[in-house]
Amino acid sequence: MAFPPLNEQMDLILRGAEETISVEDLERKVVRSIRTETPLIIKEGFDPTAPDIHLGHAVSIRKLKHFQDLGHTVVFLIGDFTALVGDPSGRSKIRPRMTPDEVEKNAETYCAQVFKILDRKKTQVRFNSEWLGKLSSYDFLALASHYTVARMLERDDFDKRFKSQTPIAVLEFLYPLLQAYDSVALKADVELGGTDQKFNLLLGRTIQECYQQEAQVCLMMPLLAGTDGIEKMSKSLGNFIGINESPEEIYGKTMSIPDNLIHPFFKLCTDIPSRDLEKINSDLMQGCKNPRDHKRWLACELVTLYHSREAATRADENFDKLFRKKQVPDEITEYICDDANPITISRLIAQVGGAASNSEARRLIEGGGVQVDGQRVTDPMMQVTIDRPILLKVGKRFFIRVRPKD
RNA sequence: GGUGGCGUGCCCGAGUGGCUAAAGGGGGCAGGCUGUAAACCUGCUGGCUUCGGCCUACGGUGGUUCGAACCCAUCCGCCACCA
Repeated sequence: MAFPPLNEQMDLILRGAEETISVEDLERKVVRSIRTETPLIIKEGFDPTAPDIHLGHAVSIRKLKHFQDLGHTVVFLIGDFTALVGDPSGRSKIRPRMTPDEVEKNAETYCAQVFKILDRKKTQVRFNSEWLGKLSSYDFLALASHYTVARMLERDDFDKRFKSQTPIAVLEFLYPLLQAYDSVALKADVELGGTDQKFNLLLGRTIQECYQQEAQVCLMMPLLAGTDGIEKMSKSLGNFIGINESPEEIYGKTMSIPDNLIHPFFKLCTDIPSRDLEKINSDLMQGCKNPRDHKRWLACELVTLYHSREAATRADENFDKLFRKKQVPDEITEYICDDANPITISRLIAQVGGAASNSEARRLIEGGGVQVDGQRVTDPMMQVTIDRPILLKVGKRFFIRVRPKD
């Protein structure tokens, strides 16, 4: 198969990337690949501990897709070995060891989502236990002998922790080496990751050379901020937009991001032409247009990407109705109430899932967050009789229609 | 190997025998204002309840006491200093 010309490839590859080490190496590899008609091997590792993929992960996965579109070989590497051992990195939270079953299950969920972005047929899914699990202690020590403690301490977070006398587990020193060894095992030409992976990616270069391989190119993508606009997007912080979420969720969450995230989201999460990107940026800078309109556009793009154009239109209309016209959404979940009638309102809310407990429902009511048929409820002890369908609204977005059993 | 310290709610952090479901802050949720933006203001932020109360909670267990987050014993975990 023929590869696109160098310029075209470089443009696409470098688009949105934060840093490349080095562009020259990349160019050299691409040129050779074109000449020898050999695809490059592009690798990125993923931790199978949290099986939900969000827009933050998608940034680099979409970059993998770019490589794939150019005809290169993409290896989606699942770090099952590390998950099995349990990684103590970070502050103090010991990550739980996972059983092989759990890892496998997560890996499956992972793949199902990843292939919303990547082309299944063109993707190699690999597990690093395949080679790391076979490493003998002799091999392992040999690997460790290629690096020094002093150089490990160059890494920013290790350095800080060392200086502030925060503990660093020996294991944490070993992980970057194992990740680097993955690159050796795969003979990776390019490794992709977030900017926070810089050290690990660079170590891949060093270690590959120790094993007489050409050093990989490190391509770092910016970290995407979460919907709060402060922290990076992560599942544990709850500020994420999952690619498997419903059109309404994706749309709604997108609409809640702060204005300064509109441009980065467009840039890192969508495929809109760079011309449009510039236009958006200048609009936002000059303030000549309500940023909300750009946000709606962004929300539509994202829903289209992970669902469909039609779903985006629906979500958009639904949003308009709900939040601008303060009306009720088209489709409302129904709940058949077959319980004791009448029922206390707070109990009903907890039962239909509008609150986690009766007490929480009660607090919501006291805080003015509950409406029945458009009327605000003030008494948590109010008795309701379900002898006809009633519309329940809890908070900004929870709607449910409760109807009698009949 | 020795010595000392620490472990409180989602997180940080006060509390050192009853007035403590536990100060204060952060975060979160809800309401107001808006563009489901930001900023700001207000309220809420363990569970159950026949709305009288009841139950669970300050690392685990056992004890002292009318009464324990607080005192004692022991176990676990973390940290520091010395070697």
